[in-house]
Amino acid sequence: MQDDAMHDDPLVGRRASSGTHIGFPMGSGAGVTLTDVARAAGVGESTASRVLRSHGSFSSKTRASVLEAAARLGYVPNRIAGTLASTGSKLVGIIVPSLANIVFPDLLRGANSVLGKAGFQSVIGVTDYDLVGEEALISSLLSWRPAGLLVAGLEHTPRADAMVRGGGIRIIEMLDTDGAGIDMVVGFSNRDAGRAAARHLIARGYRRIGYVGHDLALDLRAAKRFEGFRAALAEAGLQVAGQMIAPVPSSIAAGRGALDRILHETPDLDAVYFSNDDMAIGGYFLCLSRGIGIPDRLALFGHNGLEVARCAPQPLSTIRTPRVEVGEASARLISSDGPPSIVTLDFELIEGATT
Amino acid sequence: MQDDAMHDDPLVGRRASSGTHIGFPMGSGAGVTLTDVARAAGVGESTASRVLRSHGSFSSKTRASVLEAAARLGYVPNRIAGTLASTGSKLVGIIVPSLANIVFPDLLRGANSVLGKAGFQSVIGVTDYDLVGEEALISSLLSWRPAGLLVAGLEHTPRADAMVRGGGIRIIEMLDTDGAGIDMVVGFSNRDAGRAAARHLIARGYRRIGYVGHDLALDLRAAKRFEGFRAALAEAGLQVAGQMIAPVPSSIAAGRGALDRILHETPDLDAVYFSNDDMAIGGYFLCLSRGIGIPDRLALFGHNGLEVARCAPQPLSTIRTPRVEVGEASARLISSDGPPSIVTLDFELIEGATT
DNA sequence: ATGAAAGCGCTAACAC
DNA sequence: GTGTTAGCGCTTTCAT
Repeated sequence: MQDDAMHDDPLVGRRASSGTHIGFPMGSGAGVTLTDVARAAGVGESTASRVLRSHGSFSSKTRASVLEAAARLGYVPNRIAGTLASTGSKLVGIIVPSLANIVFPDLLRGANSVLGKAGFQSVIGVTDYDLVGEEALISSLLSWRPAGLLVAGLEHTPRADAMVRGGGIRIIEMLDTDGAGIDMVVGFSNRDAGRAAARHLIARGYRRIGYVGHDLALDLRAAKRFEGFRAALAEAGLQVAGQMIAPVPSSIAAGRGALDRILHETPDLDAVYFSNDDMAIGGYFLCLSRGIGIPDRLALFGHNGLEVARCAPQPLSTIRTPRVEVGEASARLISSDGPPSIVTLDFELIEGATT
Repeated sequence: MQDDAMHDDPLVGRRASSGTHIGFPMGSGAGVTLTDVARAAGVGESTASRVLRSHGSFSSKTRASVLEAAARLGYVPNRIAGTLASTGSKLVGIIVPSLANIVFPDLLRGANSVLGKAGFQSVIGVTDYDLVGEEALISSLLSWRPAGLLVAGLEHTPRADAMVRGGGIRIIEMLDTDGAGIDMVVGFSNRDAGRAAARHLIARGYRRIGYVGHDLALDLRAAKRFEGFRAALAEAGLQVAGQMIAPVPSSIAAGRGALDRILHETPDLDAVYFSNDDMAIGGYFLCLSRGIGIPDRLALFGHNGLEVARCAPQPLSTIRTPRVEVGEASARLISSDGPPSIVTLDFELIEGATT
């Protein structure tokens, strides 16, 4: 009956709006259907559809009138209907644990830029580092029948794992290659990053090396780095000379506080490995405040290669992770039809001035 | 014909998958329709639908069998179809200019947390500070028939403006109250923030005040702050004693470089107002490197109240903006049915140690 | 080159 | 309390 009401004047509809704006069809946009456009152009629905999607064949004359009608009516295609009628959607789900750490916006940025160019829309989900929350998000995202799913990390609940496997879509796990993936995996080995950090400190001559981290039960990748770190120390006959783990998400304040505490407990450390750059910058700020000489009295090593770490008066020694690149590469795989595979992108150790 | 094929055994279908995983229905998830569930439960489609949405009435016995069937078949509802059949969708579009500056992830975070709790999914769009790109994104997002649109900023192309007005949905413009909104507006006055910064510096006794900013043609809100800043200086009979605008997006490196240059050109500045905290932290790092005494030789003032600014050895004097809160408040308005309105959230001037 | 018609999977009256 | 029946707006054979 909506149709009936609109047959006479398809331009009248929906909005009570006073039509204040100019230069654009009145009562426009939503509400105008392909049927309206077809009728206004004097062609059939399917023809209008073909023209609007530049798919199939039609005369240039038909083309012109359809386009004109669409523009005049302010037609906005309904992708919900389009998706339902055709096969797959142009929605891609992206699941990250947090948005508070710039690492994940970086990942999103990389993914979104590539996806956007390919005509996909990103639907995001934030788990707050909770695997059960992730499961709920996956279920919810799957109900939008996305073309694929990008998710940070390899660890999932059994149900989440089963769901995505049953979804019949491409699933890309990001930022971690230490473990088994479901379908595609794009990232790097956090374990290796931890090892690289340890080897660097050892090579530089440090021996009383401590660790300052944040909640490892939540941040599984930080835990893997720490694991690799300890392994490399052990290979050199060393062990962690002290550790301090703040039971909170990583932050500059947490890093600052944790370094303060570990230096009380273990004053003779000569170097500290931080769970990431946020924590490390906090440590760096503490040293500046306290007048603790870097790197002579204490060396600092981080992880991620954030801008703030690179631009500090003494650039932080750290490992640059290819976050944006991981996002980009992952997004590209959405349209791939190849077999499951693993893409490893290299991290880069930055020898700053803090070691 | 799909239906026909599945009548006999609804569990067989779609996926060629070898069914490697265990503890979950085989050939599951996508592909199983409500019809399948209804049939398996021995009830009608609409009854199954009611049960699954806990809407309408049904016996607890029916409820049990439907739920059992859904679980057994691994049914994942198809929201695309659901949305098309019902009225509005549970998708909300969020448009931000960038993800490279933590300010926008903060905004997203606030919005997404509230949206998620209300059963909405966030579909994001990144404009790269390009209004034409924004227009394209709006058009694209609108085609998903979202329940509403959250967009940073008040400035849009005429077409974009017309489109959202014609969309018949709630539209919330965020982070700026200096100008006319389309529907709802949630934010604060950047002009006032600039004025507050200027007044603070003046009250502290600074007179040779410079400005270090980033590309103002793109960042319209930074431009408004600068405008308010100059106005307040003028009211005190002062004017900007020098300015340096890096023709790039804001960053720590840009702030550092720009301060370096302005100090060459105008060595006798006694204070600098930065377009935001990223730029200001860059300036702060330069001063640390050069041994420029803060605030005696040079005072620094930023904008945003980022964690890095608050945790620095000398906490940066800045203005804390309620980014997360703006996101939260905006998200809450999506479901509102009130008239267009403006919500102003206060910013807070932080008197740090750099002024 | 174009149109008619049959759905896509679900929700929402409306009967029973 | 439950089933039947229309669509939602579009894409897609299949004729013509």
